[in-house]
Amino acid sequence: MKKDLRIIKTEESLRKALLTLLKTKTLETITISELCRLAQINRGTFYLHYRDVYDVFRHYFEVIVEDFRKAYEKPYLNTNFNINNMTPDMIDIFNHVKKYKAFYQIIFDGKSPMTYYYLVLDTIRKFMEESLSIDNNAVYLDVDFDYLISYHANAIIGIIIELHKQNYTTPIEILNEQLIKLITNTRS
Amino acid sequence: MKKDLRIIKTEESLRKALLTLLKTKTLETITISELCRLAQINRGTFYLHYRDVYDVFRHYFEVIVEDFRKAYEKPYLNTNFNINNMTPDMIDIFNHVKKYKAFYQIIFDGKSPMTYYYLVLDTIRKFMEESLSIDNNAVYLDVDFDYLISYHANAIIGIIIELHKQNYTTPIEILNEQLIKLITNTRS
DNA sequence: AATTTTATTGTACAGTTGTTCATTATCTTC
DNA sequence: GAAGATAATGAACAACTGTACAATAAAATT
Repeated sequence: MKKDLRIIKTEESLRKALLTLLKTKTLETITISELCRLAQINRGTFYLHYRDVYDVFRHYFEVIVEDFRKAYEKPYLNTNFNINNMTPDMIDIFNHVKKYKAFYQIIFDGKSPMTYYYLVLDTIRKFMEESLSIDNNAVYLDVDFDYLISYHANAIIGIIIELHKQNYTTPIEILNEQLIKLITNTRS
Repeated sequence: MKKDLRIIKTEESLRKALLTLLKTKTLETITISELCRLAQINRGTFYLHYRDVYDVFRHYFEVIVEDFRKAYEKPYLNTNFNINNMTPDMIDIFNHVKKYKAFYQIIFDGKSPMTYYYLVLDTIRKFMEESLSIDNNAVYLDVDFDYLISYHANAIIGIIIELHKQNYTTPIEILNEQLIKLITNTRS
């Protein structure tokens, strides 16, 4: 059972139109009506695929999060999940974030919904789970697993939020260094 | 120069009406129109005070964040800003969060805008800044101050996010313990 | 208490939203 | 390639949105 070509065409048109509109205006000011006009899609059809404009963006961002996942994965693979052995050159996430700067500016905008944030958080969390289960010389000190992970995973995003606050100006090499120092200082 | 009584009355009516509506429906489904109907405020007047329904909620939440600030402040005052000497009984934030559970469920909802999150984050950040400037036996290991703070401040919210995920069921005593273990493990 | 300043109201308007339904177009499968 | 399935369209609807402006009401100031 293949996916209907019409569906693919419709959704692609909408996403493409969104990207076009984002060049001249902010996400929250884009209406469903103008998106459909540009995409040449009937407005009634829109609701068969997406809930609102944020939902279209989400579909887009999911692809980017997959790229984030790959970037985040790299040091885990390079160290065979002994993340303590990580070196600055293995880190790829800040490269990724800077590459998709235009998107992350939207993700971290005060008006954007939290959903995008959780997409990133869940991605990091997933890797930490694996890492902590595999990494044998980790010491847990009687801390609940879920809280431990959420604590450290969200800390990582703290760095990205700060990068956002600094308007993405901090050099990647500095960020890589900082990350290493921050997380190695974290485990005993 | 005092504040006009009419303004106070209008804004209070709107906030009160919002609280009433929140008992039966979610924030995102509440329209400006029905809010004004209930508050008996002309819809045109609404726009003189708030941008949208989320903005009214924000005004409300600002009061709650002030309470959060006080709760967060407590261990800092009790330890005279030597936060390493903190004990579980000094911690008040999880008490606070559970008390205002109904609000935090909205704050951390995927559909809610990031603004509320940043209100909390900025509050924590402010205290960490003070704490790190005052606390003399802290070792910084050549980490950029802003990144250090954002990292640790956001980590704290990670715990609250996990509490949210657990549907606010984790006992306060456990949370207090976890927090101590997590942050003492963090500084060298 | 009278005057001035400022906020609220009522009305109107064009545009958006979310939904429904019959009709048409297009894809999949046999 | 024909038949059946499914998606897209167009039109219509009531409700909501954001804004404007003149008229009115209610504050603050003197």
